[in-house]
Amino acid sequence: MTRRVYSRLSQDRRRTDLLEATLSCVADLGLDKAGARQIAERAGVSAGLIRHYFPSKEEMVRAAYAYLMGQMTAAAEDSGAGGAQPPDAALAEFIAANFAPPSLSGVKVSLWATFVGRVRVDPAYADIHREGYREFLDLLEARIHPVLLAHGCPADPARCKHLAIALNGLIDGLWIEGSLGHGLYDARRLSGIALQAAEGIMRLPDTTLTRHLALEDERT
Amino acid sequence: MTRRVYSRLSQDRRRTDLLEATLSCVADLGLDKAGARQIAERAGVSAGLIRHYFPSKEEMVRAAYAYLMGQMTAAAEDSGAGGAQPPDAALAEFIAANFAPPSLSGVKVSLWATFVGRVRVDPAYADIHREGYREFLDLLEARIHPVLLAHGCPADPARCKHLAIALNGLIDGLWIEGSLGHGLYDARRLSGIALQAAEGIMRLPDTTLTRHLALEDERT
DNA sequence: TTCGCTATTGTACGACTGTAAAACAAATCT
DNA sequence: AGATTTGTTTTACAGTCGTACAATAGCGAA
Repeated sequence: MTRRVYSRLSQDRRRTDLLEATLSCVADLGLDKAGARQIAERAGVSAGLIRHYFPSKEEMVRAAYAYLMGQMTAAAEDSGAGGAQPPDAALAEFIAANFAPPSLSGVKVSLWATFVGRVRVDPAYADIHREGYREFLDLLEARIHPVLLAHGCPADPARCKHLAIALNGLIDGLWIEGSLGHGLYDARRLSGIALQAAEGIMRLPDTTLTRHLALEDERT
Repeated sequence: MTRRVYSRLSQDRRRTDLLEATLSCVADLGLDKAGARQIAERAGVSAGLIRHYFPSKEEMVRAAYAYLMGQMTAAAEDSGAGGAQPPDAALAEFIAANFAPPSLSGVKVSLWATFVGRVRVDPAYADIHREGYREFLDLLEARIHPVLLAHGCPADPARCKHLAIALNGLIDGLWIEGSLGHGLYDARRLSGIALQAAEGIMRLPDTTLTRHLALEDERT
């Protein structure tokens, strides 16, 4: 029998191919049906190769979770950090970015939820999750602080962290339901709800954040 | 070989035993490791019996998800609905209940997340999730409306639904992170954050909801 | 070109999976 | 007490799982 032809790729390329195939399988089939053979097929590779890059399939899945979270936090870092935007606009952009693709994505929530389901079971997942959560919180806090200052609100560290926790909760919750997309509302409406709620949580004057919503849309 | 002794239970009892064993297994081991034999053992039953109560193991897991969601929404219905509480107190109690046991539970989030991970894949899970979400939204809306009226705020249906969506997002997000319990904050602090944020979202005067926090604690 | 390295394939294996079906026994009825 | 029903156990089986390992072939070096 003739062997299939193949080409040798760089270690990094092969590795990320495997990780992305893993995520794709988990999202489409669920953790239980995402078998080594399935994943290998999607990566355009034979099953045996997995063990050449990862000590076990389970560790590959862990690595895939870390890879996913890395992507997501990297994307978050880029939101509202560019150029010399006024603080209001930066925060508004940061929040609204969660309710537009690629953040707003059924695949992403599915993966996120699937992995969060393992946090209690597997300490490795707990570490990855905690780290991602903390990073997002820090990013949020960094964008909240200047807004408070600009409006003459109390802006001590305790209050900033307090607000970051609340805003993160709001964003997470809306992001989940929005991405699962029951068709109940569109991205525009979600952004509006989130920004308006954020204004309230931070006790800012109305339209402080929402007035940046139109600009967001025009830019895309 | 001697057969194990057993006793015949009522259909309902056996069924819920199986469903609870399923949830227990999924929470502790994850969906992939929650095998038929494991589940049967936790239910104090042999594996073959599963097929006597469910057409397949997969459908039993689906039923377990429906069972879980039924429990959770039933618990939510009881929060802040008792007696002749003022509207403020009822809403505050409803919100705060999510940040105290039994709602605040690592097991519950694990299960919730695991199943949400299947919503995109399996329409049956999508139906169960959507229904649960809608019910929670309705409960929230029913407690929001009288509060708005009592404070002379605009309380048209559109605004009520709007606020319910935002508040639900806030609660969900905080509930998840709180239940996963990184040890970052305790239940008391979480309730405070949630209530204070809710006041802001609804544009209510400060302490409208938070003043009921102390009472909550004394009652338990 | 030829050699050497190793990334990659293919196969085989034992463990485990969900499930079908027969054998059994606990409770109910007569 | 004996017969009947059916909830329950047990065994068996085909399939899939993750993985170990030997054979192979692609690619860079000499």
